[in-house]
Amino acid sequence: MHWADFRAQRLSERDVPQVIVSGITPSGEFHIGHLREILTAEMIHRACLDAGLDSRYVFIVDSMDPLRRVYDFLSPEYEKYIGVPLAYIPSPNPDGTPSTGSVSYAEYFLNPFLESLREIGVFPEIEMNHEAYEDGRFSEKIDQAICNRKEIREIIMTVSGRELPEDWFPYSPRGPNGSMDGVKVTDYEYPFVSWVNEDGVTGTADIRKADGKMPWRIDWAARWIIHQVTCEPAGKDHGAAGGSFDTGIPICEVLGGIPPEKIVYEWIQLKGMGPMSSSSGVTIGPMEALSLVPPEILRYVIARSKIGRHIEFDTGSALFEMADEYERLLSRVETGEISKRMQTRIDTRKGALRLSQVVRNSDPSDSIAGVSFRHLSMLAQIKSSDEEVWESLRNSGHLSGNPSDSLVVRLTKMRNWIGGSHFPEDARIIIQSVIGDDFRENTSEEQKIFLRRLSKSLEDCEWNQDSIREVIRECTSICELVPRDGFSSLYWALLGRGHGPRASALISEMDKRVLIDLLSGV
RNA sequence: GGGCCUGUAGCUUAGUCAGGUAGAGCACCGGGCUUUUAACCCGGUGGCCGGGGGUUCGAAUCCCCCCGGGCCCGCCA
Repeated sequence: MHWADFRAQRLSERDVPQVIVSGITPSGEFHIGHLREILTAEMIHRACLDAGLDSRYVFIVDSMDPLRRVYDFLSPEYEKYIGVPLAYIPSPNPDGTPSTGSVSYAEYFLNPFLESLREIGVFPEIEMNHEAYEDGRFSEKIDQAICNRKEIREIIMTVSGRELPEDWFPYSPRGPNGSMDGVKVTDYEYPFVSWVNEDGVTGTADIRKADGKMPWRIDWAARWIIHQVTCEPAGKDHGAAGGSFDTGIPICEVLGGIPPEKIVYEWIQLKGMGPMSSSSGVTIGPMEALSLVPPEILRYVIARSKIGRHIEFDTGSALFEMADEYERLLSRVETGEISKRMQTRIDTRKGALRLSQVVRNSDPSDSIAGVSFRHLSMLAQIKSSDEEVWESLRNSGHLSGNPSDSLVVRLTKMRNWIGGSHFPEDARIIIQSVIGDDFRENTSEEQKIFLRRLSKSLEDCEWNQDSIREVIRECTSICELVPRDGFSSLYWALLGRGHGPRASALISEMDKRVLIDLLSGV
């Protein structure tokens, strides 16, 4: 059984409408890791729907979270916004200075992410957390938290092992400049929290408005109640012993709610490749990933891995295997005796495939391209026009008639991939400029004779695939070479390796003069 | 110091919750395809399941210990 289906089954034991939630702080550029947060929850949501449960999927944007520090991409002017909720500070300009527009910092980073989500078929209900504060939806829980602050303080100290000051308060009011930093609570009388800041300025915060917020551990527990959350998978940072999940559960109970079951997912790690390496600090964003990878494959990356396992996101050669694995699963038919374990595996993979579809309940077979990534990458490199790629696929029997939409999309993304830095070098077709040492080490005298003859014959050859193929065939035959050896030597000369894509196609894409010059070096 | 995840063929892994002779894919090797040598089809090699102990008729699976790898643990998310 797939993990999402397993989760749905567990959730069905609680006979209430399911509210599956993700929460992310829009403090900067979203990255591929956030997709796991989103997709883990969204797939559980879909699994619930598939199991006939009443379910909603809500993305709570932590727009009430304060700016913590001036990040590298921000100008020093942001200093004055530290401690101010992200919903109330201006978005940065490209140069890092605060903009004067109406788009908030939170929205600025959120919006492009939402666009990516649409592309992978995720349509959450968006809940801006600051609006819940503005609307007073938190007020009852804030009041309760304040009234039970001794108990909550005790929970946090016991569970997390952290020491909290005697005058700890479960609500951080915002001071005169909108920041929560350096503001101390002096008194509380519903609905007003009195405060004093570092300069001795005093004021009151109305808990029915966004005049302040609860610290994260309480905020999280409270929102479970406010939104009737039944499931919220959290990153491993929340999952550590004494982490916010462990304190959230009892705090939620103190506030009169039933907490969701603890679900913790592992991080996605970036596998460095070429100039993009984790050490250089370059991350890959969802948009960038989507320009290279078809959306269903991106979903599959998440769906195929168990929640508790690291995922290495690799835009290099592993992507070939990932994509081809996806295709294989669809065409594979298990035969023979099927053991219990095999059945488990088959069911799990079927689930992964089902949940990888961009459009829920669509037939996975509609998303297959019918050709491997590797083969397509080769054609995309040697054929400059898309039509020639389709033609080649028709000739090879991969395609009949016109290409499917998914295949067209795939070729587009393939061209992006090849054109960018993430494409694996060993899959790149590089025509040699001169005959290299590799060639000499791997070819016999007979093969060299063959190539000289071929070079000569090609001089008068009509420059199309069929003619070129015919010439190669003739030459191998005349030289009494096994075709295999003939081709092999040709690849060593052209590519510096012993094998390659269909030689006639490759050569027809080359300039005749360049080719003959190259072969003259044999 | 506390905790979480993880260790299964060269590589990526399934199977661990509900114990019953270890399944894949990639790579590799061999064969076929007499116009597709990174296409396609068929077959094959390869695992004392990290190590040790225990429970059991039987352990990759349950329990204990050890070793290796990844990660989290002020505030804040």
